[in-house]
Amino acid sequence: MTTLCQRPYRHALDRLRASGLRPTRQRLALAKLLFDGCDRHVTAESLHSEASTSDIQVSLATVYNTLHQFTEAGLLREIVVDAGRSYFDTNVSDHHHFFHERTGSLTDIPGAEVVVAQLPPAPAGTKIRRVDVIVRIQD
Amino acid sequence: MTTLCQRPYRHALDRLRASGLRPTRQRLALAKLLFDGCDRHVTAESLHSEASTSDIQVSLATVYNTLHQFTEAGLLREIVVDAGRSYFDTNVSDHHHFFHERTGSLTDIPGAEVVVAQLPPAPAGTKIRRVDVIVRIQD
DNA sequence: GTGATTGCAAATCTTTTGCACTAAA
DNA sequence: TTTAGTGCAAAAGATTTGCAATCAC
Repeated sequence: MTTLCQRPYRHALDRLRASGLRPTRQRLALAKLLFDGCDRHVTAESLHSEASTSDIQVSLATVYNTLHQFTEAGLLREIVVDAGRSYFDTNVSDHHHFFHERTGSLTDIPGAEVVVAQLPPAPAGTKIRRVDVIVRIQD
Repeated sequence: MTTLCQRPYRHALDRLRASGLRPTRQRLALAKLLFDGCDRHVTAESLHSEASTSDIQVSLATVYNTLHQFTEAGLLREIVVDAGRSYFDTNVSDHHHFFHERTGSLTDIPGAEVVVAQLPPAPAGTKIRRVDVIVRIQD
């Protein structure tokens, strides 16, 4: 199978196994939707309705649980751009985001295209876990 | 009256008047809590309980409404760091934030201490409204 | 089998809204 | 007065949780 996207292809089953997640029917189906194609941004709601459209039976609660399990396993990255709605990104490499405020859509900015040139040291006793840059755009 | 903080002092009443907001008892009381002192970060819940402690009677709904009205008027800035909870910052000048993930606390980073050296152009037909840099820290 | 996972529905939490009441101008 | 603003309680979303049923191993 080929993909049009520049992303290391890996069978959903292998991804789950490698992450120590039991490959249940629901997890496999969601993993296929998420990873068999281009990088994408989903919300629990959007993934759930996509699953429904594809005749995959998964409850919304399981979609939430699965998204968090995938995130913990490093298969997804959670992006916080909107208080009151969680986005998940299948692209877990170092990069930032455009957030279109009217439509609520996210677009990746390749890591190399944003350079945070200076950063103050983390407060005493803490360390930097991640730096998120959100470029908020509008029409 | 003096303040220990380097911030242009302005009476709460004047701020409201200048913003075209009718200075009601509730708005005045909340404005005093927010602006008579150092810059701060609040959530609706935290401001509401602070008001209660100070024997200020305001409903939570009014706190929400007021925070949004202040934000629209440019007196506050909303910071999105946590899906499911809105933070508001009394510092509306150009700056970024440390977000301590365990405690949920926000700290300002002066604008000059973070330099986003490169930015790709906004997608066609859009313009950049703001660039938010969130430095997520942990113990 | 047996322990992990799921579905469902209920609970929780944050935020918004409708509307009668109150207060600022 | 007159109209904006408030409080309350209910509604609305998003997310989580408890628990019996189900499934992977």
